[in-house]
Amino acid sequence: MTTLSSPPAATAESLRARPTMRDVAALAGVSLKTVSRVVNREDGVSEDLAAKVERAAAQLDYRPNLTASNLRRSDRKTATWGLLLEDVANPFSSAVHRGVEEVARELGVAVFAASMDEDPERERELVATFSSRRVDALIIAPTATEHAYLANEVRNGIAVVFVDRPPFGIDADCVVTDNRAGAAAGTSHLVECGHRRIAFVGDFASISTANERYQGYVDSMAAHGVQVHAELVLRDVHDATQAVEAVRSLLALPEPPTAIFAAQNLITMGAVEALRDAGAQHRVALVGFDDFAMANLLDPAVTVVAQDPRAIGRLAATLVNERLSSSSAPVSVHVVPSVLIPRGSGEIAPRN
Amino acid sequence: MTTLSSPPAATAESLRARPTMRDVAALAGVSLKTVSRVVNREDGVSEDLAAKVERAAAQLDYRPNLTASNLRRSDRKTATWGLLLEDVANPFSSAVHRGVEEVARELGVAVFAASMDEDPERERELVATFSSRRVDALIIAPTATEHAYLANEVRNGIAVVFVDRPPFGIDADCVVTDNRAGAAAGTSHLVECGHRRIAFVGDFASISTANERYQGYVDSMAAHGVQVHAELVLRDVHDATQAVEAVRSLLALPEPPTAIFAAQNLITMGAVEALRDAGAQHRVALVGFDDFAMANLLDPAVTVVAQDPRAIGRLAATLVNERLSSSSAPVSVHVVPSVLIPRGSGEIAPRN
DNA sequence: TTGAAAGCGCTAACAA
DNA sequence: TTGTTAGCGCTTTCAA
Repeated sequence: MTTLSSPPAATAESLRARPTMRDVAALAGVSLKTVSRVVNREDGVSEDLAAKVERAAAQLDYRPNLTASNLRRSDRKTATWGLLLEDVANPFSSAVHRGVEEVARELGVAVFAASMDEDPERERELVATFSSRRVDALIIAPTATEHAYLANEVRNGIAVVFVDRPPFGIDADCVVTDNRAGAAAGTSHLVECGHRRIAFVGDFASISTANERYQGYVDSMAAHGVQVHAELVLRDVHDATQAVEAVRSLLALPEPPTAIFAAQNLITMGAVEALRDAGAQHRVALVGFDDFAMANLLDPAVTVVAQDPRAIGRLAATLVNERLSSSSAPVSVHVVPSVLIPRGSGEIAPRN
Repeated sequence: MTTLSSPPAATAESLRARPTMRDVAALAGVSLKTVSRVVNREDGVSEDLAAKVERAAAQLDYRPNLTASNLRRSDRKTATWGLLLEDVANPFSSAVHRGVEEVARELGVAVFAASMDEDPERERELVATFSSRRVDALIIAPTATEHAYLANEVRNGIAVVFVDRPPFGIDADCVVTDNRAGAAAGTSHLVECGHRRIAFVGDFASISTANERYQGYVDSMAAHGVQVHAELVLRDVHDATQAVEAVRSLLALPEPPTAIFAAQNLITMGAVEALRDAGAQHRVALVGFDDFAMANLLDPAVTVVAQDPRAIGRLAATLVNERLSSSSAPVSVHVVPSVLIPRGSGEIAPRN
């Protein structure tokens, strides 16, 4: 890493106190309250004085202090939300973030975003610090499995909306994908292509969405009268590396599967790698849950059950806004549909 | 979308005012100042009173009001930063975000993140609202091409650090990738594989990094004594769709290129698609600038010049922290190296 | 070790 | 239309 330096930009002036309404009032020769009126665009100020105030404010680089304003205002709204994600850099999380932001932007709301990295302790810490910063709302893609602790925040008037996974131990608005139906649709797609030995590779059984997807797989198999072979079901597979191993072991079975349902995007990616390494990518069918970048450019292109994380984020933000305007509305659970996108890997027929 | 409702969770109790230090003090039977001492872990409070205060605070679900605390405190630090990104959902931006967050977390700093979507107007609005919210620092991946307007904020004591692209019209700390050297390395790699007709497909010439990468390409060609053919240079290509078109047109030339340097990740993805559609992916070499997910699983796997956006974020956050502790330190420009990752597509030799 | 009083920058309530 | 006064929840300062 190279570093180039130049003389300091900061001057003595940079140490002066930030200008306040008082300073603007003094410079404009009006009262504090008049400045407040101009800054907040209240009417009842003569054009004359308003212009003077504007000029003084510009001259001083004045920026209203929103935190002070909030402290005094009766509505007590900070126009700030906290967003708790699995990892801001993960494609699913960041798409949710984007959706939330789009709605927040229109409302003039600023969003604190943070990553929990599957650490329930971290979730609670973040809730506490955001609460201390007086956010109006929390949008949580939960890591913890127990959310009774949030009752305090709700009592304190913070709107809480869950995304991706439902809460436990508290009744709150929630936006989730139709995991069970989506997984069933993906599995059915494979059955309809003629497959009977269909493997399931999924995430930790402790994760509610992973469970739902497993149930969807079982539902579909039962509905079609296809047997679930215990040796073809691998759960507790969490990342791409583990998925490579898992799929490798499936392919090494005396009677390997002719198709694989991968219940999570990292697992799908691992499956792609393992199938390719084994030269089986055109022989063993693959359907993944959750879409991912470049899925359409792989060979074969990967068939997926796609979620719509951006829509989830938008909807969650909309619910927050409604909850803030009518805190007594009934709590609701919203299910965003998933979509099967056939691209090639899921349409491979079984060999005889 | 399905919606299920249940009876309201909010009760009359949810409308009560949030407890304050006064309330805790009253319940604990001590003065306001004693509560303040306990909350802030100042010493000089007897264990007896401290315990009483803790109990009262817990009983009331008390959360200290950080905004009120900040208003009164002499250091005037809010422990809040604003992060202005191209798009929070874009992989480069979100990796920078992650890097910033890792450092911020250790410092107990909360981060506002927002997307500018290449809109300079939006950049200025965000700076203004974050300034009003009294952030201590701004980390900006700039969209605007003129940043003199930020002088106000710097004078107001806000630390400003730029990432990805340098600022214009203001002297500020900055963290960038070695775009020129990286592009030269990628181009040289192709020359060394025997290519002479090497196309360049790049982003808007108005974007400084796009220009640098173009310069790197030119540098390398000149250094090797290889001619740059004007018809093989396509600039102002901004997204994947345009890149598909661009590469298609290159392949349709009477004398098509034997290799392509794609100067941006979306362009690389478009190039992959266009090459595959033309069945040319194993015949025309490809090197892309900026890594992307699944690049290693494509066929052929894609050779890239990888940036390290997470390291950029971490470094920017570190600079912010240094700037906040010594505002008069010299301004510095940091260049984070890129790395060539050969994976297959860049090692295809030209046909005779 | 504990507490009373003042005031951070702003808005609510009221007065002129 | 304009201004005055009090006080939001907290920390600073100073006194007991």
